[in-house]
Amino acid sequence: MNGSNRIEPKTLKGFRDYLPEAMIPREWLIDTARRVYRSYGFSPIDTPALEYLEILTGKGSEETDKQLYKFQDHGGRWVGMRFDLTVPLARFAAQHIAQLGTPFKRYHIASVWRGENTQRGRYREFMQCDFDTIGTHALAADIETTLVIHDLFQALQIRDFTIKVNNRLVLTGMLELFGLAEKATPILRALDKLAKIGREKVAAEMVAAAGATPEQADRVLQLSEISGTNDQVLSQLGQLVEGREKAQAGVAKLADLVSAVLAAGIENERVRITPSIARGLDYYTGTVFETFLDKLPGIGSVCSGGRYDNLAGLYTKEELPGIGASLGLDRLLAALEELQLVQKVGTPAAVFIPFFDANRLHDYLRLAAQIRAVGVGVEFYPEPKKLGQQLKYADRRGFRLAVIAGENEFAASTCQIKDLATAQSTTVPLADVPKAIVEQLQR
RNA sequence: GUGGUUGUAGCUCAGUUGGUUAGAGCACCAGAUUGUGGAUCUGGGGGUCGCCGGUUCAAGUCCGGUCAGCCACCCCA
Repeated sequence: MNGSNRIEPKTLKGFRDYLPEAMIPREWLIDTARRVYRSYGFSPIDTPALEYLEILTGKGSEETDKQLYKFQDHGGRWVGMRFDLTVPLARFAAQHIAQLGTPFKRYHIASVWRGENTQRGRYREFMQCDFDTIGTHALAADIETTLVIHDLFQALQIRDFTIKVNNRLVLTGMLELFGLAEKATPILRALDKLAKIGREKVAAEMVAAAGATPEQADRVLQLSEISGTNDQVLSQLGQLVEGREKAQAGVAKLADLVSAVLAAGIENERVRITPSIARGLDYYTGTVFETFLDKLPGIGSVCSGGRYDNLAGLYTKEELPGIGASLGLDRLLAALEELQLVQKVGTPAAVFIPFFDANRLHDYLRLAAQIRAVGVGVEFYPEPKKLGQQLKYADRRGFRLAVIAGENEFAASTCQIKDLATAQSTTVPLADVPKAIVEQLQR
């Protein structure tokens, strides 16, 4: 119209840019998860963002099919973007497990895509931080998974969290007793919403969507409403499952898991047996987890997972049992922000060096290098602007220290180290700068 | 995908029943202050009112569509 053919800069619905203030805590979270996973011997893997469509739709519920980004590539192949990290893991395991051997422990931190409608904290591109142990039925893996979740939140400096744990065997065993075995999936999906929508609505959904009778729904809800300390829950469950082999096995596993986790040093009641935890996904067959922040229960589970008997059945005859969990990165980040546990900074470096004396470029560069050599990040301002402006820049970005040296300081072979939060500065000999900075930052 | 709701400067918003050159605060840039930031004062830059179309002498304001955000359903991380 007016001759302007500039393209409007914008991001796709459900896709986001991350500015430094958002990306710095994000990377911190990812780094922390990575460190904890690695400390238990989980190894990193990655897989392609695109897979053959048939790989992704293999076990396709209609719901995931609807959310799947799919298209034909330039060679006419039908391809899709991964919508979680579990399906790629299944394909990966089927393809490579012979070389890797079992048990195989991996972590996978990567973006996934779902073309569903957006909402706060729910996007079309988001990141998952999964870890899984595959190729073993041993309860020790379930126990270790619990410990990893615990250590993860500990490392994130979150104090008030609860890992709720249950075992699908208890639920499915009892559903058999109630005559609901074939309706297990919709029943459990309804049960999964108990905390969110309440007893009445769950019962209604069990009747409407799963075809249970009101009496059956009531029995399931009674089971799920058992609460108390772990010992109390275990003893009540124990009575209820009397004579039901499968459910009994589930209760026994819960008891073993809790006692092992206590023996490993986790605080009592940090892990709570919660019979209502079901998880919507139908591939879980044993232990299931959900992790809640005590101060923000409304936000939902921030780390969930469970045990499955046969991960890769679609792709291989080999039976691969496993257990794992996934950290909900975006949800947790939103929670941390709400709890004010992330501080907003616009720089990853701690030290700022203003370009003060236009003739001393080489000296500044050398000074910066010496500070970096002791492991401290340094940003050097590129233009010899007025000092006040440079300090204003440093202040806004959130640097902790400024190392200021001009003509006078260089003449005396010294410089000022200024704490930008307190405005106090000290003069130190140039040769001692790296050491002095490390000391100041440790305070 | 369905329903509801919102959309004016980088951010938060104002803008009378449609009526001239669309405002404020914060932020940004410059100066007051040619070696010391977060305060103050002065000046400055920045908007085709999300986009497209319609009604009208006249549209930021009314209507339709579209895109995007938020909320609910669905499902989940």
